Amino acid sequence: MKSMDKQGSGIQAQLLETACRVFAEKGYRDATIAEICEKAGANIAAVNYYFRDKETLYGVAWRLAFQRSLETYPPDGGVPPGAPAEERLRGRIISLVQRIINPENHEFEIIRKELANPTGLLEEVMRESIEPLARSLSAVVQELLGDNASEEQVRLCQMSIMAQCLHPMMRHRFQKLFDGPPAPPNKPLPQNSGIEIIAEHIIQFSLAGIKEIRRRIETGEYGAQA
Amino acid sequence: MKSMDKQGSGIQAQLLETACRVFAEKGYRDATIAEICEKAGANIAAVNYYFRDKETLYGVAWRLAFQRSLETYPPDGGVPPGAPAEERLRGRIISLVQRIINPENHEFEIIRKELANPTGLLEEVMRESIEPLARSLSAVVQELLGDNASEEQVRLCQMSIMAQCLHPMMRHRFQKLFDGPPAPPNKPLPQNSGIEIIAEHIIQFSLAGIKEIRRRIETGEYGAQA
DNA sequence: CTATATTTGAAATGTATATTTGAAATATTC
DNA sequence: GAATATTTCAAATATACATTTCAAATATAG
Repeated sequence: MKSMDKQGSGIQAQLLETACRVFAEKGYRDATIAEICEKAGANIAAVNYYFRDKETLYGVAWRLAFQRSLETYPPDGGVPPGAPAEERLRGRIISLVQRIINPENHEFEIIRKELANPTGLLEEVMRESIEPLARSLSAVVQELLGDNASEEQVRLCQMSIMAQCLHPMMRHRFQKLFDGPPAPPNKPLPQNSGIEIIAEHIIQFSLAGIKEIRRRIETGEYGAQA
Repeated sequence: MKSMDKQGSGIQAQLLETACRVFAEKGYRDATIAEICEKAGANIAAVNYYFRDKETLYGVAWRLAFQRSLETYPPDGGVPPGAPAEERLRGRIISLVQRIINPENHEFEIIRKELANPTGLLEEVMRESIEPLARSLSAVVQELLGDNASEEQVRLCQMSIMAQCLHPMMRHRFQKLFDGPPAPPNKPLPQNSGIEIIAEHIIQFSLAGIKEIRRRIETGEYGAQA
């Protein structure tokens, strides 16, 4: 064996990282083993040797990317559980937005592609990665909506928030902010960029939306046409 | 020449319609000419004969689908330009949601796929189809935000609305409502389905968001951290 | 230092599918 | 109804890749 026990067995690690990049950029189908190997500085047989086939590489690479990202971005955004619900919502949204906007972070690129064009290879991983996010968001939304809110109302609000965060424009609109500076590898971005503008917008917009739904629930207006 | 002058030259029309369905379901890359031809009841050479190649078929089919859809769904939702801005926003959102949710209507399926995985073949069509939508939405949002709103603030609000409408969950969540009844072809759906629930949610949520942004603009709070 | 396991490399094979072709069938025009 | 244009069809060709293979190179252990 070579010197690779922990992680980073040269080629194998390179393959994983490169695979993430290429799959994120082109999607499963349009990415070719040849390109991944070339960019990783490996022979074309390397994928077969280390991962058996393309499908497995896809699954393993994605699983790893998600794990790493979880370590880097605590879903609660560092806001303690005891904080007021509004603060906790803010923390979650900021954490999400940072993850999505960081150009080194490709998971949401892949999530979007899988949602639009499922390969069926990531179902398990998708569940493991999106569901916890969604659930923890739901809990806060639930709290903000009050006890009279139905499950459906919670789900709808939660969808409104996730939708805004996942919208492709989010990523695109801020890509340009990150051409000049080479951008930090996988760490959270510095707090000085344009991110706060967009995150803050989503927070304010969503908090207002939630409050309005709550008001309507409590005054019995919910569902009434204007 | 056969009897096909207007539209509906049997095979050719079948190919276009089938192409939309299949491309929407599988995406450009995963859809095969063979499948399209088979489902359209045509020979495999038909695509080459009528459209030269797969790329052209893709472009033509999509362009047609969008044209048709525009005829069916006036973007203003039938609300007259003189109506109050809130009403006009409501009209636009309902029109959008109906278009997206109707299972016979595949354009947003393709839009989502193109956004996630651009083929580069539809750039022009995408611009022609999304930009007008976005602009007309922006105009109403602009009005609702007031004269002091910056361009960026308008764009962000507009993004929040579009994001909610385009979110994949939107379609999925209501797909189930449309298994039993075969659903009307390309016409707007009846007003009795679950659509109002989701459309109404987006409307209320977004109106509240917009109002809050406006309040912050006018009290000079905008951009302040909580 | 020898034997064994691991890793790399280029080339071969297999598969899926787009595209082309040309002949047969059908319709259209004069 | 002969001449010409259009349309259909099955089969052939071309292309792009994933996957396999096997021999050479390299490391590791006894």
